[in-house]
Amino acid sequence: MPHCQACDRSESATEALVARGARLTELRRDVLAELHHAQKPVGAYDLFERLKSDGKASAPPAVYRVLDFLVEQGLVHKLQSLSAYAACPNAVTPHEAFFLICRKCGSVAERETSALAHLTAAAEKSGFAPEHLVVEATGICAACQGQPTA
Amino acid sequence: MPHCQACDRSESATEALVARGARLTELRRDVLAELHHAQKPVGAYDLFERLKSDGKASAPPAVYRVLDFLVEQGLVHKLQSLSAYAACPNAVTPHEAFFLICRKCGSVAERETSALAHLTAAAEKSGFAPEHLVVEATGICAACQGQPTA
DNA sequence: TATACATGGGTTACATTGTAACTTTTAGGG
DNA sequence: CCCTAAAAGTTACAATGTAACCCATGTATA
Repeated sequence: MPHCQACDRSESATEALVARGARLTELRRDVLAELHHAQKPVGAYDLFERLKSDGKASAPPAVYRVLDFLVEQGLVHKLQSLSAYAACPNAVTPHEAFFLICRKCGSVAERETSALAHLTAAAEKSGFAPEHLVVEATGICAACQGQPTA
Repeated sequence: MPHCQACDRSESATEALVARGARLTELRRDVLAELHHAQKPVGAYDLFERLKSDGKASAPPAVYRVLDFLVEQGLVHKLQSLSAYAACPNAVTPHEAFFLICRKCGSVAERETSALAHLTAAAEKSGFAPEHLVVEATGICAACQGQPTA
């Protein structure tokens, strides 16, 4: 049985979730697994179609509810620049991150950086109380640079 | 004649624009002025309705085209977290910024911070070539803190 | 002047993304 | 077993964004 990294990640994320006392339903597990296997951000409707063709989802609201839940739990991020959702590869707990979105291959990388703390600090210095950060860069990833237009 | 700051800002922004050789049309001027007067982010359709009721716009595509143009020119920012557009109060040239979005009063403040440069540097360190940054914080602004729920 | 061309806007029709509101199902706790 | 709360099903729709095509206007050029 060929060891699947995406499954592993999905599973360990769900374990962290139940350890926290949150409820893990079949649909939630399916959505998370689908996102982990995609390796890329997936739109809500795209996700919905994939699940539906496997008889796993009924209608958009169900998918959106699950996505909202998974985002709250920090297992999935919403990429505002793409209106799409991506599983966090190492999610254990909610966290902010810096996303690098390649407009050529569509891949997304997640970075931790002290700049996020600086942003929070800068906001607070003005008396603003930040609750959520959206930090995304669009550009060309290392692998796609120097590639033919392919 | 009561000096209007929004008009002033809108006008000086358009001056910078024509100085650069870009074409300033009536619709573009109207859209920009509307955004400056709003003082807050405005959704594309909201904007469209306002313009239409003044006989200044015909249909959504026209508004979106103008918004795209103004964003390219750096006179307007799109706030991804809100799907809305805001005039940059001091726009002369395209630039990135950090936006503080109050979820209570809907106001938006724009900050310059070295954290933006750090983000770019962090991206480049991984070999990623960033072309555009989206950096937004959602939370509660100074004025709204300690306010009754009003 | 006539003509070709480029840019911006008008118009129609539609695609995509997201939700409100209500009902039904499901899983646990008493 | 019954009650309850949370999740999912269901319908219908709202909000956001765009493709494609045509027309108007201004400008450069023969």
